[in-house]
Amino acid sequence: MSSTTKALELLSCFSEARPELGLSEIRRIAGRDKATTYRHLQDLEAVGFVEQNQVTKNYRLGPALLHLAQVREASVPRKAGAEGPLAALAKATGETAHVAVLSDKTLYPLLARDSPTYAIRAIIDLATFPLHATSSGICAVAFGPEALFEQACAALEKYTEATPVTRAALTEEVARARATGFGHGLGTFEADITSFAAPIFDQTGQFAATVAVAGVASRLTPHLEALIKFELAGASRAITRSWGGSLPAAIEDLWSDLTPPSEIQDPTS
Amino acid sequence: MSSTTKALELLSCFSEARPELGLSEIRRIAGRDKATTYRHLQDLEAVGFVEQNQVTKNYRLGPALLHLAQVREASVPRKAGAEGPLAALAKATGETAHVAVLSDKTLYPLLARDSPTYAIRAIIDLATFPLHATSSGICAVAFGPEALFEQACAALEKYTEATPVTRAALTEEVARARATGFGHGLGTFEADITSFAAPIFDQTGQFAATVAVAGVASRLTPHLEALIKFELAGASRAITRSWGGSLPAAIEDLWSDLTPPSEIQDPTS
DNA sequence: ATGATCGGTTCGTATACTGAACCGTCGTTT
DNA sequence: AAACGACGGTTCAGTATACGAACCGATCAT
Repeated sequence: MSSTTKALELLSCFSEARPELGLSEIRRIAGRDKATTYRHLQDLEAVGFVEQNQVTKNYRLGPALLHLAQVREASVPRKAGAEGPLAALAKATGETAHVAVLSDKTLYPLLARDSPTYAIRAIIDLATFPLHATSSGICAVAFGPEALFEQACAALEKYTEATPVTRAALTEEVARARATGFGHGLGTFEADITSFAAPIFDQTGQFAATVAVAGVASRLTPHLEALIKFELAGASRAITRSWGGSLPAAIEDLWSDLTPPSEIQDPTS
Repeated sequence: MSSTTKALELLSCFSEARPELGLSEIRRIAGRDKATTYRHLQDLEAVGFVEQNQVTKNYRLGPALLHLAQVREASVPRKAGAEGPLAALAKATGETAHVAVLSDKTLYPLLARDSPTYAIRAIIDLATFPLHATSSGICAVAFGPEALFEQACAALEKYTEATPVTRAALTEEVARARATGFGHGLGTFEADITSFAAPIFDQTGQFAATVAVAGVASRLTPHLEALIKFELAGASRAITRSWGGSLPAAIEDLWSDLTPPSEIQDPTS
């Protein structure tokens, strides 16, 4: 691993839950030498990727990121096109919805919309999505490039008792996703969280991203599952269209028998 | 210079005007060896800071930036607070308005709002602002930390005939800013572009950013200058308040005699 | 065919990165 | 108030790692 990637990995220590960190905290989280971590932070500060709180000496993400993100979004305007469908998805299902995009062999969060209904809800606060342990990851392995399967097998970290940690278990999850058109996870990344994910395709016809709904497992009823799948399919179609792509016929076939569940149970009630 | 900063500097090759670049173009812009540039780009791709167009093999900024920018904005919500006043500023003056934030010794663009009135207008498409050649830079040197003066003197690049390239010339510009409360540049960065900048202060009482208006020099009348200064002062007060800061009394004194110019000439007409 | 340019690769050299140990400061504890 | 531990930051010898000239195969215009 190059020193550059090591330095840049420090950035993923920061999250909305932990926006400011001291040198020692960062060193501890990253599991690296203090002097090295310090120099890396200096490098990152020199280019505006982190900045220091002058009072506490803590580090936080820097302003250069905002400009770069703006340039990225201006050249590949994905966030803007996903916002509407994602908000509709969160509203319709009552649970947290999010979109994750694939770049090379990694799944990055693009946008999240917290559950508008529940105080106890899934929160998406990750720098990258593990391929084997999240519904989005399974969905990416199932519908994305072949190489993702090996990539997923290379890091079968066990997050919970339900995490698939063998090739066989992962193969089974992927097969189920290909059979249903949805990635699914039940407590595979965090206990008590269940999620469903649908693939999104871009203008090149390639798999580009996933849209997913994550909720508290105890709230999941057959009715809600049907609702989520129906809404996910709609969100996937909308975002795919907005990004200039179209869904493969194979996917549309899998989803063709989805129907809006009857209103026997309103998730907002 | 560390290899990390060298790699990260490649990111500033990208702009809204040049969102996708080939390896050779990047190498040429950055003035570096091809093999080194290639490896740096590999490193950046590994962490999602750039990604490759699979068809053209060109590079563009990657999706990881979006997530990091979101975390940054969530922890230091500056963009959101500056948006309203900036839009109002652009509307009132008819020219392009922007905000640049200081981190350490560098001025980074935060937000820009193109002229809503003119087809021929200033476009802010920079990765960082030169301290000596822009109104925002002069403003930062005048009202920011002492060290910025030396920082500015260390890179007196000559962009146009009007760029101040000596300590004496820079000192004079800074003195003028301190006397008026505004940084000013007339063709110092780009010929035919004139701009005014006002300082913004954050909750710690420190200079934090500048808000500026940039327009085509030939349109600048005494009336428009008075209008810009009046509106800039208002925008600076609004953003400073939104960031939890307050303007030093010395600045308010300098600005106390600004009055809204009479409507003898509507810039939108 | 030829040559120019592209993205990407190789390999020996030497530069710049590493991490154990150290420093001064600050806030607690005793 | 002395001792302590944790903090951010610094030093330096040793070596891991980054560098760039030269090279490769593909593509395209001449």
